[in-house]
Amino acid sequence: MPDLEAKAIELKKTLDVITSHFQWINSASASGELSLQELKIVNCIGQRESCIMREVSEHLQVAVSTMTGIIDKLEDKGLVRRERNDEDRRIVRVILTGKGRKVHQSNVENYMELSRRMLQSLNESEQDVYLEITRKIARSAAQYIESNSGNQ
Amino acid sequence: MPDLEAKAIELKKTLDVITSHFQWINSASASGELSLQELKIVNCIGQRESCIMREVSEHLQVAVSTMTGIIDKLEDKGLVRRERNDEDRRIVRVILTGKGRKVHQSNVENYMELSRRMLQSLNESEQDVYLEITRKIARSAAQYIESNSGNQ
DNA sequence: GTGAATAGTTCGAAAGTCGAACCATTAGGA
DNA sequence: TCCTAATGGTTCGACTTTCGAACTATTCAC
Repeated sequence: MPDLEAKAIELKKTLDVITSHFQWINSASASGELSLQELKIVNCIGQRESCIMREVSEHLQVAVSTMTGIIDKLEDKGLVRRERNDEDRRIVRVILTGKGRKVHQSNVENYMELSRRMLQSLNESEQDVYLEITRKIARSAAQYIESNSGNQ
Repeated sequence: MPDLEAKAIELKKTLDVITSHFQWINSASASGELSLQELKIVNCIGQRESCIMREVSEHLQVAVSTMTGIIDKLEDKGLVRRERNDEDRRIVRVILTGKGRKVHQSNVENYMELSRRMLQSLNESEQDVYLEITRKIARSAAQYIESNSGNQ
């Protein structure tokens, strides 16, 4: 398989193009009252209904102490609220407020529009094949990272 | 096409997984003497052999005045050097040094390893189909962003 | 119970970012 | 040919973001 190398290069490049478009969506959604980082946090929480601080900080690859400050600000802006867990009173759950959900939803809608456009450039069977293969690829990427994240 | 919506959701999610792995590669490569931003700059220059300041700043979506500082630091670390253009003496080209090229190469190699792994989870015809479709999708995403970037 | 581990917060220092003012150079007319 | 406008970078000061270390509160484990 001599051209695996060439394919790998192209794959990386093309995925770069796609993700840069998703990033563009993010910066467009964030423009105005939210910073990009704040938007990412709203998304992270929105995807999971609620999050504990450590989860958000891991997802964003940021120190927990940094999170405290950002969540403070998001609380001031009325997008999230903190809630102490009653079972384990060390834990703080961060939850989107109505306003926060609205911001998240509108960002998701922007994403969705892009995703739809991308899929619409394919016929139905191509869509299915593409999703199936993408799933496979994501799995094998996860395995690779998993097996390497020990000796970072 | 009632389930285009469901497919779009899955597509977005799966692409997220993949890109988060690529991001992980970046932070792993940067760990130590380089910040993530600095690594991105090295990559940006490495991809093009050389860059003028404005190009890098546009690519990283950062003010040119910010670039000056980062490039200063990269110069101190011996990864890049500045070179005035003789034709147009306003222009500064930023070029990777040998050390800078090494850093870039090692990062590229990390990317490639992940790309290869992902492709290896597919048989040869799947690889070709996947690349073909990904290309299509990237094109249509570019069109969509293009047509929307005016009224941001 | 006591000591270790875990979840968050606070605090000060360091790094990163921006816009405005600036210098140097080039381009484009009267 | 000047004179002005535009372009490419840098410098500077203010502001924001980020981090790690020290700390509090709570839970776990023996």
